[in-house]
Amino acid sequence: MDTAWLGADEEQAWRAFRRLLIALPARIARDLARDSGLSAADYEVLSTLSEKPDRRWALRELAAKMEWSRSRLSHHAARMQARGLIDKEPDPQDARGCLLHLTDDGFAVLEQAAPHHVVSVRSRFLEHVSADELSMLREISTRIADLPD
Amino acid sequence: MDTAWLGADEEQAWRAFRRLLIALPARIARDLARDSGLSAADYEVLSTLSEKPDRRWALRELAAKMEWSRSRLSHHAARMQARGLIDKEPDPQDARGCLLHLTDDGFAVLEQAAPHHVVSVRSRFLEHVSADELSMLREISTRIADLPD
DNA sequence: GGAGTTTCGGTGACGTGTCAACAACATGTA
DNA sequence: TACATGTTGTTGACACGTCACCGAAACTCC
Repeated sequence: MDTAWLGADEEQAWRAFRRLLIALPARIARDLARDSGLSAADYEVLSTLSEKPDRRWALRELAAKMEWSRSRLSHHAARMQARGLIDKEPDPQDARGCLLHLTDDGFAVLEQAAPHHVVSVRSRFLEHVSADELSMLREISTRIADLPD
Repeated sequence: MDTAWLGADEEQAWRAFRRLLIALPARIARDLARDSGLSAADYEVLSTLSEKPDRRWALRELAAKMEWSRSRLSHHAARMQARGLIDKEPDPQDARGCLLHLTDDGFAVLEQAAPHHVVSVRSRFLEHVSADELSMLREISTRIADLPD
């Protein structure tokens, strides 16, 4: 239907790109689940938490950093807490808030997962893109993602 | 190079590209829901069904064409049938199968949705990519998506 | 023809993400 | 101080996708 309104080149490029938008994240997520029992969302939470020296982050700040809704992170943090990957603590700066804290178990899982994940990203994506293509991809990605919502 | 880790260039490019992988489909899906009350999945089913002259497609064939699981399409088709967008008919060729049929209502919804969707894809994506970049994107996308699963 | 295998669509359970609503708390203003 | 307004995290309802599994039908090979 949209064929009538897009040129043939645009149509084919959009179809191919849309296929990549679906297939690439799915493949990497499948590798991650198989290798480490983590979802892509789990991995993002764990790796972002690990960036802070004390492995602690206020929920609202973590949500903003990952561009998640607070609701989504609240749901997901509850599930990750039940699995022992993270803890919840009251925020001493703000009685409404809470701090999410990467547990030792969570950190261990992340350390086990990371090298496999890197191999996955390499074999599924980076190995098949030249340095020039990669820098072009980065530029285009930033340009489009930075557009207003 | 130590393939267990990412270099700085790779890291930044992967971060930027991953941000696009999340943001672009989300924005286009939001436009579609706002303009036409359809999800991206709805639109894909409707537009693929409309490609056949009789607007009919066996469930397994439609699932294969869209690279969906049969289970996913079965669930989704049930919801779309409840909304009157599609019908289900027994397959005369195979008593196990069923045909999905785009209703007149479904076709009308698709015809209303299509132009808005094209505007969305243009304004969110195509307008911000040159012809050279687009053809490179298409080539890279095809190369990576065509890799074995 | 008949036994074993494969493929078909459907189902229930589960994890997930969105949305609207909420209570608790913080902040700004008079 | 007191009141209005905004923010924080949580919750419940719902839509969605995956997985394991099922019965029915088709296919294979003897």
